[in-house]
Amino acid sequence: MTTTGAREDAEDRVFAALASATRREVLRLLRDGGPQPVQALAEHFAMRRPSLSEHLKVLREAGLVSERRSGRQRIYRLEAAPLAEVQDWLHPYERFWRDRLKGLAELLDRMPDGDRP
Amino acid sequence: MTTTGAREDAEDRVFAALASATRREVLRLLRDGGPQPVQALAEHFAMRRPSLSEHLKVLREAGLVSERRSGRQRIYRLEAAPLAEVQDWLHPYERFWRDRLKGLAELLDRMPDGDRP
DNA sequence: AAGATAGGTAGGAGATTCCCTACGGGTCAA
DNA sequence: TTGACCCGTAGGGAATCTCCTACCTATCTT
Repeated sequence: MTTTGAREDAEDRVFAALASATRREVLRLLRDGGPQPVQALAEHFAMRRPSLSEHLKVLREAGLVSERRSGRQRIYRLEAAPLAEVQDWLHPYERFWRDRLKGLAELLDRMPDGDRP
Repeated sequence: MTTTGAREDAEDRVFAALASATRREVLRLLRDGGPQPVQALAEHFAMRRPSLSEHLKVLREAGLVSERRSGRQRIYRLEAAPLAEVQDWLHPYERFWRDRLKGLAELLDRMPDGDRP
């Protein structure tokens, strides 16, 4: 329907990837520990390695990690660019939580909507 | 297990709520159109109203919207505070996409990991 | 060449998600 | 009070998610 279909698909994959605590933890491990093979990542989870592989696949398809082969290992690295897009998505909401802290919320509330019954 | 269990549950609910394009669109409608009754929101979706009600419930339980009753209507309003927490979550990743733009990525890559085979 | 190691894919079970059609509880108008 | 309207919940079906146990390929070691 929309002309931005491909972009929205990418956005959807990123948000869906972030919806799992396991996958967010993988991103944190790669952020704090640098690029790592699967084995090193797997030590932090109470889950079999094939399951972790599937999580890595979801992260890969969202563009949040990349893979480099090194011998029989595959080194995963954080790719933060899609997170920059999440921040962009967040930006138009920023004034809403800032306004609320300043107590201006009620003023904005009455503008588009009617008064209370 | 962890002492931050309750916090993580909240974080999980927020990310899970954002994982649906429909729910993100609801947030956008409330952001751009101000507080609205369910009926007004429903006009924008090709979905029956009970289904939208369930999406609103997910958003409510994530703290992303609040409900005010006005006669037989329920006015939903955007609550952006959880999105501020998403921004906080995003913050430690920020230097990764900034570094990458400056071409420093390879330098950081070789620091925690070994050289290539 | 044979065995061990790293890690992916296949296929399936159980839980969860997302939509639907009914239906019920309030609220307003006649 | 009766009926129309707003919106939530109940229950169910199809699809998807998330984990598992095999099993496979590729690489390194001996």
